[in-house]
Amino acid sequence: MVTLKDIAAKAGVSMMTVSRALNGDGSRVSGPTAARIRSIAEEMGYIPNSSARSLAARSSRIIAILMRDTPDGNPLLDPYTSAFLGSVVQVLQSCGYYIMVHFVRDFSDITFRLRSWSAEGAVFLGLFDDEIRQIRQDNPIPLVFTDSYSSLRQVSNVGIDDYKGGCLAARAFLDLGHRNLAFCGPLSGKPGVIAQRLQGFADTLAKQGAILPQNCVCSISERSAEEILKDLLAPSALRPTGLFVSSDHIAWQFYKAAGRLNIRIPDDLSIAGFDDLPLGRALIPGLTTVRQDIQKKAEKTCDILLRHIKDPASPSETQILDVELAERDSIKDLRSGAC
Amino acid sequence: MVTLKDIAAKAGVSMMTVSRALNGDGSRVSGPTAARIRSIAEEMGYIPNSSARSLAARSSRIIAILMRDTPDGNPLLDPYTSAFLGSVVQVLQSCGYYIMVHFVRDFSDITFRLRSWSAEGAVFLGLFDDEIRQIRQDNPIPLVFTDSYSSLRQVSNVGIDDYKGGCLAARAFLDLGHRNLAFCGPLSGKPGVIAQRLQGFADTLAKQGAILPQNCVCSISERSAEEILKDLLAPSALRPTGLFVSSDHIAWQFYKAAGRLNIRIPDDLSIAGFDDLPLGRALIPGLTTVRQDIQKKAEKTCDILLRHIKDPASPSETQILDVELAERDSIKDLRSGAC
DNA sequence: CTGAAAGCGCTTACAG
DNA sequence: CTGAAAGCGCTTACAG
Repeated sequence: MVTLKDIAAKAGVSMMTVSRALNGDGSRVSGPTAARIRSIAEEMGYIPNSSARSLAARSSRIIAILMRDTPDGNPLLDPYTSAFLGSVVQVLQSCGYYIMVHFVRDFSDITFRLRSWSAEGAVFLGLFDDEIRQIRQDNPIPLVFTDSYSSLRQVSNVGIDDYKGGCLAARAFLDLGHRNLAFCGPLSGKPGVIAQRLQGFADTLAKQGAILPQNCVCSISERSAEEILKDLLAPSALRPTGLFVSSDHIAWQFYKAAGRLNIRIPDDLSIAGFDDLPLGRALIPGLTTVRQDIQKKAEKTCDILLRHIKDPASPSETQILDVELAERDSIKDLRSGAC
Repeated sequence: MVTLKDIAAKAGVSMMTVSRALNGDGSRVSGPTAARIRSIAEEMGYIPNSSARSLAARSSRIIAILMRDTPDGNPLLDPYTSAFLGSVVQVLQSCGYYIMVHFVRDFSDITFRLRSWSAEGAVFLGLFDDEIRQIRQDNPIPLVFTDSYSSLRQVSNVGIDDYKGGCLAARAFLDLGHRNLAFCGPLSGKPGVIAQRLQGFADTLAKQGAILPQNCVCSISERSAEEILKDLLAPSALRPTGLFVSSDHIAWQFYKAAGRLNIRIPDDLSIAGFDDLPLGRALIPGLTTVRQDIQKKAEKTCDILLRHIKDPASPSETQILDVELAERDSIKDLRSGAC
């Protein structure tokens, strides 16, 4: 293995001169010397030892990406997460950082992994709201959370307007004449993206006098899509005509369940989703859904992180991106006169 | 930051004793001392410095995952890749390794990234066949390639039986009475998974006297699915009734193109895919496809890598996993008498 | 512009 | 079972 020392010996200079020449600190080495050293380094196939540099300089150039470890081995990288991850990795890498990916269980796991490698920054994918205070407190490095609804200030966060997304979904149903509706998502009782989407949906419906009965707000964590569909469509005066689902991924499960139960979409039940993944576009009928720009979210996340690394004193920043409705064919037009 | 030195001072022992106690080298420290040291370390919130350990011990516990950087910003993590990646990361992490993810351009990029962090092993996702010899030669650490068709020996590789997959697709069409067929995939002219799938398909068709004309073997890299469909379905004596596509992801593009062109699947054209992704199951009609077990592939990949890390002398290993047909509804039954 | 010294936090290898 | 010394490959901080 070629080291600075080897190059120094061959060039007849000290290690320090080699270090300076190679690290582009142009102003502190004479031009010709630097050029000579660089050519020797290249010729010898020198590759700097990042561990040594990290140890000596206290700068690892490592950025950690943290995801919740799902103990049940559930979809570790759903389409939404992987699209976001891919973009983030590419941007950060193009800025000269190395990316470590961690599945983490709890707060102490996070601290251990960040500190052990002296990560210079971290991006949190998904829900860490419960522990966000302690994470922030124990890790004095730039951190960017995504989709967080923590009330904590001094935390950088990139998210979308989930509440508005819920409103858009409600309006999509209302505009086509729906009055009795249902909602389904992984309800946890905690504040977060799902709760916001539901809230926006419910508020908009209420304002228009449409109905979202308590028993039509379903948690997919407890029951299967099939069970929920059966309950929802049981004969009743309040039988919903439309169902808003908190993600395209889950909407897909309802499509499949509907197929098995011989329920036609949108004739027997209209559906709207959230995310606008390719998956949703592939469904038939095309899934009407709330679109978020994952690519842009990834770029914003990197922007904020990199700015904080460059200038640790810069204030924490929250960016909430807009959402819009992607209208397709999964909501039936119930207006009289329409067809 | 708490270091071994701090703990040593507090415990009244040398750094070495602390190091041994903490690294579980149980046999070399007296039980009570070790216990006392461990409790002090815990209480002080000690977190080992991985860079320092890596430098001193020449063991980084880092495993690199390498993917091709697509300069055009194409799908960086398609559904297939991300499913595989997620599984690999989880397994390796549960074995105590840290995962670095790299998008790489060429061979020298690979060597640089592996050596700079003293990676103990690497997994290559996708096509690196061209440079596999030089990669292997320059990096004397355990490497596992996936889906490689390099002729090089001494290389560990985990793949699937792509040729058989092509045969299965052909038989699926033949069994339902199809005689004129077409193929589409990202043809590159190089050997690899796509070429094998095509070969198995073509060979099986030829054996049965079915037809796969040269102009019905299409490369999706050059033309859009829509253009290809138009050409394929132009009136002709040899107009194909079935199309085998090299991945579910691309099959989806044909579904969309067919929708725009008012071509009904499978009535106007039957389609078969490859991978068996959730996406394909969501399509209507359900996509008949060749199934590969991505989870198992990921596990095998980790098995081989970890074995080589434990025992560098163990021989390189190639694992070819089986594939099977997932029959759904995208191939029309053309047999006389059937309906 | 260049260099000698000290040190980053840990482990290996050798003594006892 | 325990420890003092040397060193991993690099950079910081101080001299010249």
